Amino acid sequence: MVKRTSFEHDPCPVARALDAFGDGWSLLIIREALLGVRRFSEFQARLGMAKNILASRLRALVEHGILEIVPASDGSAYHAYRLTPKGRGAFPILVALRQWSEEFDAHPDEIATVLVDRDGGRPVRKLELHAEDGRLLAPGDTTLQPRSVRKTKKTGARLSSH
Amino acid sequence: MVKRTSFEHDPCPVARALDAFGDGWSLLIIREALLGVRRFSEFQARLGMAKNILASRLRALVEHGILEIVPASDGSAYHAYRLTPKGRGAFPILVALRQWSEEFDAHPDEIATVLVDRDGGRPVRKLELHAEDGRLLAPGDTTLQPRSVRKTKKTGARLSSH
DNA sequence: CTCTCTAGTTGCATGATGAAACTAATTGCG
DNA sequence: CGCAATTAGTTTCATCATGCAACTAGAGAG
Repeated sequence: MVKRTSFEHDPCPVARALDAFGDGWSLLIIREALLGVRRFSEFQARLGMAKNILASRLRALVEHGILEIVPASDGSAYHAYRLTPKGRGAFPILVALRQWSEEFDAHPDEIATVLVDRDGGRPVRKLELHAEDGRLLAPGDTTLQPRSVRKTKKTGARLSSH
Repeated sequence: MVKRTSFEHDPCPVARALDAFGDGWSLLIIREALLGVRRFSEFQARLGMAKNILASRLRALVEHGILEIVPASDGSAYHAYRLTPKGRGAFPILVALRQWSEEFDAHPDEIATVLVDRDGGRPVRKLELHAEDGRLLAPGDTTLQPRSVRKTKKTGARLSSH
């Protein structure tokens, strides 16, 4: 096999997600779709990407159930690409990427936009990870456990140890 | 230019982040690093990737300031790759990817691990996005605003409209 | 009916990826 | 010490993906 390795049946959920949009363009297409873009030509114009690549990415995203093809809302005979719930579910991934850049980029002054609370216009907080009981968790407070094991005596590998 | 387009100077922070790990392997390397992996051979064995690709990814991650080369902790003459704070900051991205798979994957039974609260062993909650005043925000409650504009009368483009 | 726009496809050059073989320095071991 | 095995890569080569430009079929506009 010389093909780009597929993570479709990898046991790690991170790898499985990367199988859907682990390339440079898919998440940007989803970003535009979240902003309301639905037509081929508009994706192409806004992202400035080659049309053949766009066509193949759109096809892949439809196959993955992230986009769906619907008749154009303006009544024309053309169709449009609309996000499915699965596609809209990628929103936190985009926020996480955005916040990582905002925090660590070498030239944050080059970043053009801020994600704000629509009602009030103030920047949002950083994404938070909470325990079931509501405590705020840092990376080191979490552990990976085998799925089948429901409740054992904390034998998982520690994250970001040392 | 026929090279893979670089987003290094793109105004969108999502694109800038993808410039660092918008390929299939980088985030998996960071995942392993978060689990404590530091040596070339261990990355190679656990990820099962070609050694030349691993070498080039590690080089790129070091250049991006996500990993740093340090003397091996066991006193040997070899060196190790350690996450920088910038690299550890990618943790929420990995969590977002994981939770997206957990929620939308077609075969969730194939997912091997669960992210749990280390102290208690219960699965963590979903990542939450809050407004500055603490309100929980859904995707549609947010807007993108030009960075320079601090406080105007809500003219940003709505996210996930329609 | 013609002209333009939309949404692609096709062809070609080049870069990235993957498998396997090779190398050089470093350990481990008897 | 001497030699085999490990570690951390590099090199080579085949194949795949990406990018650009040119082309095309169908729809809409006038």
